[in-house]
Amino acid sequence: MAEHDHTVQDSRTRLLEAAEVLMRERGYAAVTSRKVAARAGLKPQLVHYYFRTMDDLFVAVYRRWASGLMDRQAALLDAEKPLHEMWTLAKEARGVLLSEFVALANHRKAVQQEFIEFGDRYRRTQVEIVKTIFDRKGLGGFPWTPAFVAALLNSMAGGMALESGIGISEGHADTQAVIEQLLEQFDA
Amino acid sequence: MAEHDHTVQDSRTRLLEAAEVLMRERGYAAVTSRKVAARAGLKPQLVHYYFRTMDDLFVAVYRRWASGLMDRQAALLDAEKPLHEMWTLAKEARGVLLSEFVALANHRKAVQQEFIEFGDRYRRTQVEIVKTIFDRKGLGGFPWTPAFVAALLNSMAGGMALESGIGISEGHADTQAVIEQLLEQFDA
DNA sequence: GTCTATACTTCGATAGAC
DNA sequence: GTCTATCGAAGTATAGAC
Repeated sequence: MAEHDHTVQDSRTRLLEAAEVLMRERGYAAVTSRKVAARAGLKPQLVHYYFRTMDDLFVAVYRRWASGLMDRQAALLDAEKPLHEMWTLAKEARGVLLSEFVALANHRKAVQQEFIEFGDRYRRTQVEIVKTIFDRKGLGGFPWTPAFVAALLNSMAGGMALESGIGISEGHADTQAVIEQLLEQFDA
Repeated sequence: MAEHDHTVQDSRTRLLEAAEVLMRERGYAAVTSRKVAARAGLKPQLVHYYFRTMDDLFVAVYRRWASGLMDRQAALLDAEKPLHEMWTLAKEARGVLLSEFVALANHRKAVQQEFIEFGDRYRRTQVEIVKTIFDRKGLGGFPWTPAFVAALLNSMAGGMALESGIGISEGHADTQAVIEQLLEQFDA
């Protein structure tokens, strides 16, 4: 049993999770100190106690999410089919939450800074992973560069996820097939 | 000279433009009746007079933007290099404003409905255009389908535009080169 | 760390005169 | 079509007791 109640998590974590859920379900504009606290079963003032401003809260939510993504990416090289996993991860990463962070980053300096920093680091790591696969499989003579392959996977996954989310599916089956075929060359 | 002052545009148009500018510069959360009116040099009540709710305003702004996009796409077939133009258009379409509409569409039913309807129509038209190019150039034996080519152009343009906006450029030069090479086969 | 209380701002939307 | 006036709700953030 925990000390006071709250069973498993401390208040800070509860607030972070509540904020993320709200962002996903109702958009960043719905992330207010009152709503976050209500969803966490706490008082609104605690939001300011733990994060001071709402910007600080957004940054904390973003870091938490980005950190999980980075961990999953780091585990890619140990998978049986690393690039297939990378493709899957890219599709999963591009959900509603990322859309919200993109919009947020467009207008909030603090979020934008985190966003740029992480995005850059993430992409570099990703290219390194593709390079490693290239070397492993001896694909030095492959016409496409690792940087392009990484960009291709991310962009196509992003495009498909975006469109799927709003109900467009034209060309997706074709895309999935072409990508699969490409990935086979690496992961076979 | 116009009737009262307002020189060129009527109030409705002024409000629409003000809302779009605000959305681009400060995000959809900054689009309030008061701020929109202030930027348009009008009273906040006029926003409700012309659009009743803020949702109606968002839908109107979206329609206006989408309509312009559709017009540009329709003119593509008459261009000297249609697919190059399609690539350029796709990149331009993916700016801050679209990010905001995506986020909005995730959580506002009225916007979502417009978004889906237009997106689907836009994509269908686009695929038709690519098909027409295929036929013109006699590329019936080309390994990729028109649907995939359309999805590829949109996704890659979207990915690059998104990343450029936040300062990531790794792999972009490669991507641009590969796409150019592909487009040459159609537009040559 | 959590509470009560509160100051101050801004929001969407409407009623009714002109 | 535009104005004045206004309601009630919701927002961020802080001060100070416990």
